[in-house]
Amino acid sequence: MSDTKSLVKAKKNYHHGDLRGQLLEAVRELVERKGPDGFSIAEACRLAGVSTAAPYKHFTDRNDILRSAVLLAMERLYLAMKDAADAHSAGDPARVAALGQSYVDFARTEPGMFRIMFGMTDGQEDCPELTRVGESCKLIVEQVAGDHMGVPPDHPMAVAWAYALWCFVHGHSFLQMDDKLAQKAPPEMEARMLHMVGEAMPNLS
Amino acid sequence: MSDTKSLVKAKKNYHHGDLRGQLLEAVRELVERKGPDGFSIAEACRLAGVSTAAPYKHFTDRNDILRSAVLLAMERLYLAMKDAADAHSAGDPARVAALGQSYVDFARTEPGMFRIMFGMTDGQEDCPELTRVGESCKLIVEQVAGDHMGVPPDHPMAVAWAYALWCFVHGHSFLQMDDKLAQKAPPEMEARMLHMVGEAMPNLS
DNA sequence: TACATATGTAAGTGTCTCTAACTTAGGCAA
DNA sequence: TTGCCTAAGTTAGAGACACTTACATATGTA
Repeated sequence: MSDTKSLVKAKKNYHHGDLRGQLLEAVRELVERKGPDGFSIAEACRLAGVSTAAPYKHFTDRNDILRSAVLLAMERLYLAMKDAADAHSAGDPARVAALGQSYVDFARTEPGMFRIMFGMTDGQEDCPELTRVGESCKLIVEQVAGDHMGVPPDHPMAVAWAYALWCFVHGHSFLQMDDKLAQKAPPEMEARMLHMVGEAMPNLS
Repeated sequence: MSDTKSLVKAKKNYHHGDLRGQLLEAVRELVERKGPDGFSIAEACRLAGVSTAAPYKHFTDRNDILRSAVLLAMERLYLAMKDAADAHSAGDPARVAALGQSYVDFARTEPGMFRIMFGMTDGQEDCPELTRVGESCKLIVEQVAGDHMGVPPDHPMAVAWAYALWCFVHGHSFLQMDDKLAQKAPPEMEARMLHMVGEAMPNLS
C-alpha cells in the first residue's frame, strides 16, 4: 500500500480532518438552500461525505450542532456591525444608519441563519460564548448611540436609544424577510428610514 | 345496541364531530407547551384521541395544519389590536401606545404561535386568507397613525410611520421573548418606550 | 513497537410524516 | 324501511430522521 497521505487533501483518509467545521458549513449552506425547517443533519452528513453517526463524535446532539452554527453566524454579524461602525467617524450622522444597514443586510444575505439565530427556542440559554458575542454586538450599538449623542455608551439615554434602534432594525429585518407587509417598498425608502431614526435621536452635545 | 348518540357528546362515536377544530386547538396548546420546534402532529392526534392518519382527511399535509393554526392566531391578534384601538378615541395620545402594547402582549401570551406566525418559511405565500388578515392588521395601524397625525390613513406619512411603528414593536416583541439582550428591563420601561414612539410621531393637525 | 485515545462505520431503535387499503357512520333516494 | 354513496375514521406500512451501541481504524505517545 502506498502512503495515502497524498497531496490531494488526504484522498481516502479514514479520518476526515475537519469534520466539525465542514459539518457546520454544510448546515449553513443547507439552511439557506432549504430553509430553516427543511434541512436535516443527515443531509449535512451526506454533503460532508460521512455516515449519519459521525456528528455525534463532535456534538452531543442536533441542538448542539445548531447552537454552534448559530455562534459562527453571530460572529459574522458582529464583524459586519463592527466594520460598519468603524467605517465612519464618531460624529458622522451616517454612522447610525450604516450600522442599522449592516444588520438588515446580514438578515437579507443569510435569512435562514438569521431566523434560526433569533428563533431558536431551546438550548441557547446556557451558552456563555453566544451570550458574549451578543453582548459585544449590543456594546457596538450603545457605543455608536452614545457617540452620536455625545454621552458615554453606558449612559441611560445611550442604552435606551440603542435598544430602541435595535428593536426598530430587528423588526424591519424580519418584516422585510417574510414580505407579508413590506409590499416591495422602494429601495431608497430603507436608507431614508434608517437616517430618520438617527435624526430622531437627541444630540446632547 | 342502544342508540349511542347519547347526551355525553357522542361518547364512542366513530366520527369525531369537530376533529379539524380540535386538532388546531391541540396544535396551539402543544406549540406553547413544547415550543415551536418540539411539537408534532402525532402528539396532537393523541391529544384529540384519533389515529395519526386521521388529520389527512381534513388537511393536505403538516404545513396545511400549521398554516390553518397560524390563520386562527392571526385572527386573535387582529381582534386584540382592534380592541386596543377601539378603547381610545382618535385624538388620544395613549392610543398609539395601547395599540403597540396589545401587539407585545400577544407575543408574550402566545410566544410559540407568535414565532411560528412570523417564522414560517414555506407555504404561507399562497394563502389569500392569511394575507387578508395581515392586511387588516396593517390597516388598523395606518388608521391609528393617521388619526394621530391628523391625516387620512393612506397618507404617505401615515403609511410610513405605521410601518416604522410596526417595525419597532415587532422587534421589541422578538427581542424580549428570547431575552438575549433585554436583560430584565423594568416593567414600566416598556410602556414609556411605546409612549415615546407615539410622541416622536409628528402631529400635523 | 504497543497501547490508549480519537474518530470513523454499520446496524438497529423509536418517532415522525404521509400513503394505501379497508371499514364504518350517516344521509338521501327510491 | 332498504340500499347505496360518501365522509371520516381505522390499521399497516414505507421512508426519513435523530440518536445509540458495538465495532473498526487511524494517530500520537511512551
